[in-house]
Order: sequence, then structure tokens, then C-alpha cells
Amino acid sequence: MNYSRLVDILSKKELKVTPQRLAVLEALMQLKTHPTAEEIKDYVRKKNPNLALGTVYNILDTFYEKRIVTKVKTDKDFVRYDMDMHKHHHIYCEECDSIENYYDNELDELLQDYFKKKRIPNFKIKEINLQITGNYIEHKPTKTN
Amino acid sequence: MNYSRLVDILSKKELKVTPQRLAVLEALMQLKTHPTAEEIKDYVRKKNPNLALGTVYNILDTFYEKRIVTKVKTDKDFVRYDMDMHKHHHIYCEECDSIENYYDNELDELLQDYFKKKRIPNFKIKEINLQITGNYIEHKPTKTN
DNA sequence: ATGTCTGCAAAAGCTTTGCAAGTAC
DNA sequence: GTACTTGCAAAGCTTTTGCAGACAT
Repeated sequence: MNYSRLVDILSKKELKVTPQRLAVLEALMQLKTHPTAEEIKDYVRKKNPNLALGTVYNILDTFYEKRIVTKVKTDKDFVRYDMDMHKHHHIYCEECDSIENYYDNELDELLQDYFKKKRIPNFKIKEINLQITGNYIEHKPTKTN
Repeated sequence: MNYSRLVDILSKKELKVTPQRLAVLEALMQLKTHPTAEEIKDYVRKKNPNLALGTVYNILDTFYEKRIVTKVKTDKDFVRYDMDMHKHHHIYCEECDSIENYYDNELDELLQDYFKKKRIPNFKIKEINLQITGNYIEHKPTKTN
């Protein structure tokens, strides 16, 4: 992982560069699974065994305020974090309880056009996010898993 | 509120008809604001002052299992409940922290057509929900509030 | 009559907070 | 040097659980 790039992200947001923050940043980039605070703590402790869960929450909160991450709520009880600040939608797989980001400019334009014509009374739309729920289809006919 | 209709809803789901359940049901129908458990408790206590918050949660949970309500998670920390089981989307107003349901068959068809053409690899879509975020526009030029 | 539901309180689980000690700048 | 961060533990909040008593059928 490109160390100086991580440092850059923090300094640009006027955050002090600490090993803990770098570690959490790296975890967020490595774990592409919209990790929970707990998962981030586990990942980070491989290298920084003393990092407290409270600190992970503090750091994530700071990142949230500085708009380095977004929070994703699911039907489960924890918040999950997402570092990707590009506009995207979410694909939830009910079976495996996974969240993946879904990018689709064509769809975004379609929606934008749609709501340009058909406005919602008295409402100014800032953002439209889709939640696509369903299941992944297994289709590995002969190969073993 | 139509008492026998409330009774009907419960019996059809094979739930015993208790005053507490009727009260929560009524609250859900009256409060069209996607209430929290706390708000439901407050509403219900006007008529049933002894109803415990724990009971409200128990009842809501039973309703959730029987698919009488859905749970809605927001950026805030509590779950909000919605009795409307028709397909709908959500309009979040950031300023006033309100959630309203949004129904739009035309939009639903548009999305269905779109994903019929452009599939998501290996994924079977079950449901698509929009989260429309923005703000209500005040436009009461002369009237007082 | 009996299986289910309520009320209350206590517990659980995720997240936040407080403060002393440590660290980045 | 100083203001910000960390670590740890304790507190906070919503939600769940356990159990005795009450109630619907």
C-alpha cells in the first residue's frame, strides 16, 4: 500500500498523521467489504496490537466528519464504513449479507432525466441512491469450490 | 379508527388480540411519520398509560416477523417503523429529518425495464428501493406559520 | 385450562465519552 | 511547547431477554 498516498489523504484534510490513522485508512482500503468497526479493529491489530476499539471509533468518526468515509446502515445492528466517495449505489445480497458498490452513469442520467420531468412537489432532490436487494447466483457447474 | 379492521389484521396473522397490540397498531396507522419505538410508546400511553417500552419493542418485533411492519434505518440511531407494505421508495428531508413514502409506478417500470436490459452479473434482483435525499422547499410567501 | 402475552427490570451490544498519558507538528 | 490523539474503562443508548403474573381463546 502506497504509504505516502495515505499520508497525503490525511494531511489534505488537516489531520495529524498518526500510525493508528494510517492503519485504519489502510484497513479501509484493503477491506473492500464495507467493514464494521469491529472488523477494522481486527485487521488493524495484526500490525498494531494495542489499538483500542474506542480509538477505531474515534478515528472513523473523525474520518466521517472530514468526509473520508461514509456510513452505511443495514438491517443488522452495526454501522459499516465505506471509503469510496464517488457516487454509487448499493447491492445487498440477502444470502451472504454482503454489500457491494454499484456504479452506473447511464442509470444516474436516466434517473436525473426522469426527475427533471417529474418533480416531487416542494422537494429539492440532492441525491438519489438505489438499494438493490437480491441474491448472487451460483453458477459454477463443474468446478469445485 | 376502525376497530374491527385492526382486529382483523391481527387475527389473520394468527396473533392474539390484546389491547396493547391494538394500541400499537393504531399508533402505527395514526403516526404516518415512520415513528420510532419511543414515539409509538408515547402515543400509546395516552390511552394505555402502563404500557412498557419493552412491550412496544416485543410487539413491534412480532409485527416485523409477521410482516405487518418494516424497519427503516436512517443515519440516526434508532429504527423507525413503517406499516405500509406496498412497494415504495423513501424521501428523506435532511433539514427536518423526516421520511415520507414515495409511490411511483412509472418509475418502477422504468427501473424494471432498465435492469431487464442491463443485468448485474451473477445477481438476481429481488427489489429496488430508492432513497431520495434532499430538502423541502418553503414557499409560503405571505401566510404565517 | 393453557399457551401466549405483558410488565418490569436487568442485561446485552454497539458506540460515545472522559481523562490521563503520549505524540505530531 | 502545545494542541491534538490515543488507550482504557466507564457510561450511554437503543434494543433484547427473562420471568412471574395476567390474559385471550
